[in-house]
Amino acid sequence: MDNKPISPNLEDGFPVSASREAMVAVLRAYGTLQRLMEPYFSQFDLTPPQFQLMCIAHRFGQDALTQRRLAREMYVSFPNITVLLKRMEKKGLIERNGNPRDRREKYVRLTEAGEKLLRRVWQVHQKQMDMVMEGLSVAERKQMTALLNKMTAAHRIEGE
Amino acid sequence: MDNKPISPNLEDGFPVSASREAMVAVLRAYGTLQRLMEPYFSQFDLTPPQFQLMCIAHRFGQDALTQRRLAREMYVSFPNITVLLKRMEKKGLIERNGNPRDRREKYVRLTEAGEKLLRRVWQVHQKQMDMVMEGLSVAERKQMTALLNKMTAAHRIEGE
DNA sequence: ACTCATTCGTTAACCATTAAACGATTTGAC
DNA sequence: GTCAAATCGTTTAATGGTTAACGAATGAGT
Repeated sequence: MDNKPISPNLEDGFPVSASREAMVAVLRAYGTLQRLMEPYFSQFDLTPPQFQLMCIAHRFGQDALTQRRLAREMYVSFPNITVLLKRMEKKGLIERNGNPRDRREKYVRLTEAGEKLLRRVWQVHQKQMDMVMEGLSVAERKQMTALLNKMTAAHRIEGE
Repeated sequence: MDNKPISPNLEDGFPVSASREAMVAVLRAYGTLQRLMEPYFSQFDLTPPQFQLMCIAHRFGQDALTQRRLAREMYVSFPNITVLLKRMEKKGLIERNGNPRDRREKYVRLTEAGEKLLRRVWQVHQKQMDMVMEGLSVAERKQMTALLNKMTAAHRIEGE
């Protein structure tokens, strides 16, 4: 990426509606987030999904966290988890222990190194997220959150 | 993806702020969009980026559209365009013609088949986008668009 | 005219993602 | 008890994305 982006142009002869503008806005916001977060995470030799995975593993702590469950928590397909974990295991951030009572399952846990790195990231993570959202007041952030979640909720699949 | 997602849990012991909730909301909204649009586009043997590329090529029409320019329009890296175009050329949707006055450049244009497919998609595309946004009223869609764009604008790079 | 920096497109290597097929294990119907 | 179905993790092939390095063509300074 070695050049400047250009504002998205909707004047292509196809109809412009509130739905279309909203959709384009979501896509652009996501792209902006990605562009801001990736260099930030790479400073810790992490990627956004790897960080997300570590947060979830941290939340489960010593509780049983199968790879299946992890995939559902991350809204991600099951095969994806395999390669993600493989890389993170190689880096020593997580460990997989087989469940002796059901030898199909493997439990995922943060290693001590993983916990340590996660704490280190969180020391500056709040500041980074505030920077990403700096264009909006706190009230506006909450308003945007509510609208996005309302949009998402309409397509929610049952089962929490 | 063969199981149900679970609502994202922010109770992981790390601070929850308006910024963090907003960021998670954007990520979830994007994921929802992806999940809704991919099967829709695959019905036309297209992917979201391929459709986006076709819309841009359509907008340029017979005007000069280099691969460089296309990458900037799509907010995407230059090498990415190469492989994207290669696949679409194989499908006969676009064509690349060398510029005889500057033999480094190649101009991208929709083929007749590409134009035809694009018109076919657009016949139902508006309805699809309205479905994605059905959880929000028109006023709410506009409000969300404005907030997202305000957030994005704070990180805008100069040069349009 | 020559050289050297710049620009354009490509290739290679990597990461993240998906669907589909597969092997191993557990479970349940009979 | 046995065998078929469901479940868990993995592998493979495809797509889309990145950065880094490269070759070819252009252009500008001297």
